[in-house]
Amino acid sequence: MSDLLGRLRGRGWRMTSQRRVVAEVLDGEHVHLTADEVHARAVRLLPEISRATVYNALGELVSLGEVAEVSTDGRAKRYDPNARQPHEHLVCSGCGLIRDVHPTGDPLADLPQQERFGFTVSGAEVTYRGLCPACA
Amino acid sequence: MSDLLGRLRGRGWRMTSQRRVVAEVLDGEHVHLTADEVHARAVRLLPEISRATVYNALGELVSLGEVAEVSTDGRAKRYDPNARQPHEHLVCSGCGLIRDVHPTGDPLADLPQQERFGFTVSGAEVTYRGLCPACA
DNA sequence: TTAGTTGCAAAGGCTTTGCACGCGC
DNA sequence: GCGCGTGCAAAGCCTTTGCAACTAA
Repeated sequence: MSDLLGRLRGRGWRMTSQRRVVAEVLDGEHVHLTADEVHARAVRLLPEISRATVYNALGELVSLGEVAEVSTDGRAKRYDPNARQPHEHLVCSGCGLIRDVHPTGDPLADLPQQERFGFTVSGAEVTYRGLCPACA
Repeated sequence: MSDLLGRLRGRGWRMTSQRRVVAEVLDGEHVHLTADEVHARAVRLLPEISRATVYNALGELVSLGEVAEVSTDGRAKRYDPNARQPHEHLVCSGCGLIRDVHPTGDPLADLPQQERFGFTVSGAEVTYRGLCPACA
């Protein structure tokens, strides 16, 4: 719980029952859900909500910087409600599960044991994002 | 050029004209092609090659560890023929272009000017990969 | 009021699959 | 010759889009 709704209202985000439900589903989640999982949970709170609306709302939360999109090699995108504080990801190559980790020190050094959550870590990768000269 | 074909033959990979052409397209490429781009270039060398076969070959090269799959947030996957030597990626948020970079020092510190290739870098992310307890 | 949001269903991009034919070893 | 690889077309998954009806401010 981090008062995502409060921040959204404060920023003048037009509030509808659908958007509120999507925000409620994300806020307080510790795992990283796919759009379809967000929809499934939203349906429990608001049975009529459509998938398209969930995609719309997620896209906007990402634009607003409140939620981060995490790509996981071919699988469906996952949404990280913890976009405001820096952290890294531990991704399961088997099922796509993602956990947040907060290593200190060199990110490419071995992940500390207590940060592995039982994972067998096979590697780390760093990606820099930005705009290339043609797109800037 | 790094004699990808030689390594593949050495590892007993069953060689067909289609597989040879896919390997030839990747070997010597400095950019990171999508499956469709690989197919387009392969067609120039072997007009009858099908998309499915290109996908098959790419999947195997990835399993063999000779090529790395690079995910780029929603877009088509790209294939990195430079899987054998460690390096990081600089991804354009606009067009998906990927460049290899070889920063020294802390990966999360700013990327050195001479490693930016004109990109406007907006951030860096680290992902650890492995198997979760349930999948191990 | 009125611009922005929703739901539906259809279309779209990328990738995988099923199956008969063909080819490397 | 055997078994794996290939091509085709169809299906699949995830996501976006077009448009009429609706609703927050």
